[in-house]
Amino acid sequence: MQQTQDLIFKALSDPSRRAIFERLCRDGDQTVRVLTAGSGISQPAVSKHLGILKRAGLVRDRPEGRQTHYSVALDALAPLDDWTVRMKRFWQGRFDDLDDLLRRMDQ
Amino acid sequence: MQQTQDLIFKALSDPSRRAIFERLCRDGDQTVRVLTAGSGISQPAVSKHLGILKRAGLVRDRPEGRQTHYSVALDALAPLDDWTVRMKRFWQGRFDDLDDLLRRMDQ
DNA sequence: CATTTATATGCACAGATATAGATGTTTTTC
DNA sequence: GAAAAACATCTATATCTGTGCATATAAATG
Repeated sequence: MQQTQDLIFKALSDPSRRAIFERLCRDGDQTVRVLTAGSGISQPAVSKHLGILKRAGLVRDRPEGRQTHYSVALDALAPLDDWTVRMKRFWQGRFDDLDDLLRRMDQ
Repeated sequence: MQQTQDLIFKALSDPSRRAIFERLCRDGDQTVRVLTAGSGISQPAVSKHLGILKRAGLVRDRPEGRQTHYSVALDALAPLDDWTVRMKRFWQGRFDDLDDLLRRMDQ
């Protein structure tokens, strides 16, 4: 489980990969060739980034003849949401501790 | 702005840093010495990780005499939430496009 | 069947980075 | 004021990683 989060955070920590992911979110299903076009990096680099995004469960590939289509996986960001929700729950739980609250006030 | 997101994703892409951040969420305000204790890594490493978390706006430091207290910054994860919300908005927007929906159905 | 096209993989290399160890700085303590 | 404690910074190193280039694979095209 935290293995998954590690893969997701690592995958999204690279600007090129976030750009690819954002583009797939905006424009939907795209081939590697099209993704390579406006990326400014080489096709092999794009393929490798897509492989990392896929291993993190963020995108899906759909081979179709000699070209491969990629798209955002269903509930791709669910583990990310789970993590942030858990952190915020921890954080809010701290407010039960008055000392900690007061400690935060005078920052 | 995407500079901020880059710093946040990079900061959280390291397991040691996520562990430190999670611990600050759970246990609240902590000194470097205490954070070093159960971390399994050296004190300089912890300080450096804290510096990276701080530069990403995720934690705050509060010097107090010869020791420094660290705590989770207010709205630390807000930029992360903003990003995921934006992505999901893009993604959901795709459902207006019937072709894309059908394309997703037969995965 | 040879050629072109689309994608993935192997190799090499430069740059980033996580860590340990040593050292510096500031503050407390004796 | 000397010693100890807490933390940050510097240096060195080993590892990871993003990229380009070359190449392999697989499919469409002629």
